[in-house]
Amino acid sequence: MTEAAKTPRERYRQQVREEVKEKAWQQIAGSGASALSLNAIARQMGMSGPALYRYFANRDELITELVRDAYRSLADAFAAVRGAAAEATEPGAESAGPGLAALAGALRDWAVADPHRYFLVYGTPVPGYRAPEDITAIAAEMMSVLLDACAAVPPVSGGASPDGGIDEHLSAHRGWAATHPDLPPSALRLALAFWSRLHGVLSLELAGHFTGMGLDPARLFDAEVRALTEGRAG
Amino acid sequence: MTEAAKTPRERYRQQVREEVKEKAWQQIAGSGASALSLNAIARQMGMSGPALYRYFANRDELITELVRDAYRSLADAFAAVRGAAAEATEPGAESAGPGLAALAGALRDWAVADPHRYFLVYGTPVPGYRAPEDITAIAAEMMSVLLDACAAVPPVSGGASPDGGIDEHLSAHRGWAATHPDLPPSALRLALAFWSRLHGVLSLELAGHFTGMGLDPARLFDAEVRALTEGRAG
DNA sequence: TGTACATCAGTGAACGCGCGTTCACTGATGTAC
DNA sequence: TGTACATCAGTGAACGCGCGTTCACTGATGTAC
Repeated sequence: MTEAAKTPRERYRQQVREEVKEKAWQQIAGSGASALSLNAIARQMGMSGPALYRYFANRDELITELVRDAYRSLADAFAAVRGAAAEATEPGAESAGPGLAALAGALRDWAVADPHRYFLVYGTPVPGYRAPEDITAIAAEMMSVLLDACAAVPPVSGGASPDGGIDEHLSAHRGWAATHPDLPPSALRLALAFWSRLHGVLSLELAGHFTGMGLDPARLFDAEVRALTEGRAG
Repeated sequence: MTEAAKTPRERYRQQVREEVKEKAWQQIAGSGASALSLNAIARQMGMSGPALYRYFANRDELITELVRDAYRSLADAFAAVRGAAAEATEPGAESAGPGLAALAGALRDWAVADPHRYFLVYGTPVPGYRAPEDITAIAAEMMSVLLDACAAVPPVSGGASPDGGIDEHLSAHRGWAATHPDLPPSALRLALAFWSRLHGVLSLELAGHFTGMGLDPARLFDAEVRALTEGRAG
């Protein structure tokens, strides 16, 4: 990517690192992140355990890498939605920007494609684990795409600010939306509702709390998306 | 509870079981449920590891018991809200029933009081773990209290059914609300929105996804509660 | 083009650890007559 | 009230396991002259 030419050794190193991560994901998909074992991965690759230490300093570094990749894949999905929206816009016309519904669809597709990846990022936090800075930067990148979409949504007609002082609170604490300094509190509200409501449905679905109720999680998700884009975020 | 007289031995057994669970919760609070170790608990109690097998068949049984207690404590909190509402009602008048806001407060208090307990129930599912039937019964008990509250909320004025066929879907799959066969789909929608939206805010908060954003999770939670009870569930 | 050297991937043995669980046993507590 | 027996809590040793990680080493691959 950043370097044009790579030595064969560098290429090989990267290739093996990728294969390690691939096996790690398979293991996580099977038994969750807490069961991730370097020795088991090595075994699966036909190598001895210590060999992996040529590629990762230790288990924690591998997990951090997996978390980074998980964030990256979601951010890429968001970026793809933005790209597709830009392409669909007539040249010369002002950009329509990505729609909230399209972003919601990308989020759900990403989550459902690999539930354990979802939980690695949005599930029970690993005790004592603190995400490195570049990962929070990826999260900020996603938020920026979301804020773009929220900015494009026209204010709801006759929409008064809700009670409880939430708009004042958001106006006073908008550092997380620093990429969009001109957005009104209602748009910030919309972005937060997008995150929290959709994660609400997804986490209950993927944790299996809807199974046995006979409900179709996709429809519940869809209903929340509609509520966001039509009724607005309350 | 169910039996009037207990032999001293039975009393003692129960006492030790309680102490084991207490230490287990402490351990979970510190390092999460995956790090729960029978030997460590025994050590903490000044006993040898095998002694615990007098009280729990194995590690899984202990975890199941903890999950059950966690559900139980939340269900009790809900029941307490219902009880308080009944007491506040003038005798002779029809019961006002518990308010959604009061139930929401109970849910949040319960979750914030012990985040790891919250995640044991609503977080990343343990691979291969299937909750025994009596636990799903407790969940149904909570749902029943919630449905009571939803039944008491007057329909929103001019509230048409949302698009997307969600009301039809809920009408066709209402087995989970079998305790309330007369509720309209709008009330079922409200109950589901209560669960999914509040869990959305809570899980993001407790997993630390709002830290660093400078936002006050309690206010976000409060805003969602208001949106539920005022604007209605979309 | 060939040789001398440096780099680096991977191995096998080993360390120390803690885990869940089984087993045969000791000693205290309760029960029956 | 006392004795004989059954029940049960708890112990210590042991088994087998897999883990993360370190270390000294071998052999292959790349680099410099």
